[in-house]
Amino acid sequence: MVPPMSETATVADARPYHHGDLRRALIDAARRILENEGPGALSLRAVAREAKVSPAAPYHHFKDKGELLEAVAHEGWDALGDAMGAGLETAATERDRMSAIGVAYVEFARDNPALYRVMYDRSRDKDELPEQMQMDNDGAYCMVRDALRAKNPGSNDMDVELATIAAWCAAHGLAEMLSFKQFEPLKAELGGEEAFMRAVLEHLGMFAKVASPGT
Amino acid sequence: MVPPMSETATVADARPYHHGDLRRALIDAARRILENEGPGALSLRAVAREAKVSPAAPYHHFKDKGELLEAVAHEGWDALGDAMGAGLETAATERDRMSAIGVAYVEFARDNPALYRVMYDRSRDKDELPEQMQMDNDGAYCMVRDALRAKNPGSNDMDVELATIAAWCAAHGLAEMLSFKQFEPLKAELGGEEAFMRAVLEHLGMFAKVASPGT
DNA sequence: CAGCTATCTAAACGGTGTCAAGATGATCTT
DNA sequence: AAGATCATCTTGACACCGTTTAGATAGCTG
Repeated sequence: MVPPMSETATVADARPYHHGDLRRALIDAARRILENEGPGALSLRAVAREAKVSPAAPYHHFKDKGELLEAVAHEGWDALGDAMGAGLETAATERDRMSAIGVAYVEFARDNPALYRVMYDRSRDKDELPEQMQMDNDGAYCMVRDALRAKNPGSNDMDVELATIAAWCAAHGLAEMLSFKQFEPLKAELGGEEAFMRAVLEHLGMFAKVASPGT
Repeated sequence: MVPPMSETATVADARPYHHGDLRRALIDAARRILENEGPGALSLRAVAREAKVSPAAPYHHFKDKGELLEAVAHEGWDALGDAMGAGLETAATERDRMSAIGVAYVEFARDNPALYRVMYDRSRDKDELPEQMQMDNDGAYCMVRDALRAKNPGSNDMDVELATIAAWCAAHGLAEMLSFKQFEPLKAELGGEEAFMRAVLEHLGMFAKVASPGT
């Protein structure tokens, strides 16, 4: 990807110092370790090793290990938002939007389990969702809310907000449990993981109307 | 609790060896650390310290740190099952059962956040729910399934199974996000955390009928 | 060129999980 | 009762971890 980096460094890149862009390289190294060896192998020293620098080098770009994980998680949320957006595009009708987003969400978690775990571990440590998911900051959260509003015109704002949160909780819960062994017979019976996923999401009310019948 | 343990040890307890029952003491020490200092402080050495024993002592009772956490998690699942059972008892009618169980579940997670985290971390590492939650082994899972079946007589088995899983995912998702800062304004508007919790659970379809309208 | 500052390395500190070897004490056999 | 046995616990070590300090290095500014 990057040329061997040597000689007189005539390349016009932003290559301010010795390494080039170590911050970028460290984040990439972390994601590589995450994919190949899982979250348990993600030590700061291992990241430094992967990036071929000393164990102390990262401290010039991140306050501590947490800040590096924060950066990794941040890119993860970006990617998740992109995946949800791409899913949204596949929806044929307005009514399919919620389903499409939900499937995209859970599939992202299934395909990037280690990254997804880092993302939520960080969130739980800080007790808050990242900026991309905040209510006022038009990101993925608003994508879901808009899809719900489009599907249920005339519902009051509070109900839409609650339904959005509920959908998020539901998708997260399913995302964390989808790979549990207990469900394998059920998956087989339904004809595959995708079918199982859609069936559970359906029961979760993600595709239902906003107005709750109970109250 | 236990007398200073000394003298001639005339007590008739099962006190097979030097310490008494170190396995028990280690699990208790771990839970104490978990409550007082959070999951980040739960090192095997800290547990040994808390139990006033050398760092290597636990290895005579647990294969490794994971096995100790496993034991802690196991007791956590027992406690969660008890809490759900207790919640179930408070339900006035059959139709209230799902609501009562769901509230009990989320409240348990809120009141024992560190323990709940250890429980699910272990589960995700092994990619399976513990025995208490398995489909054939009449535990908490069956409690939920029975409540759903009672509420929706005549629904087919597959639908009940899927609805049970969906409810579980929903409760777990909410349990992990309940304390996120983003929701505080909403909680205030609804008049407290409990109200917020019930409102989200309601939108999650936990109280809805099993039969899905979509298909 | 000199000086400065950002960047990186080397070395060290206390903490961790884990293991091997030895001490200790309860139990069992004779 | 004496000795042998075995589970239990301690000591000490190893490699790894996150983090800090001090010093080397290289690019930029004057």
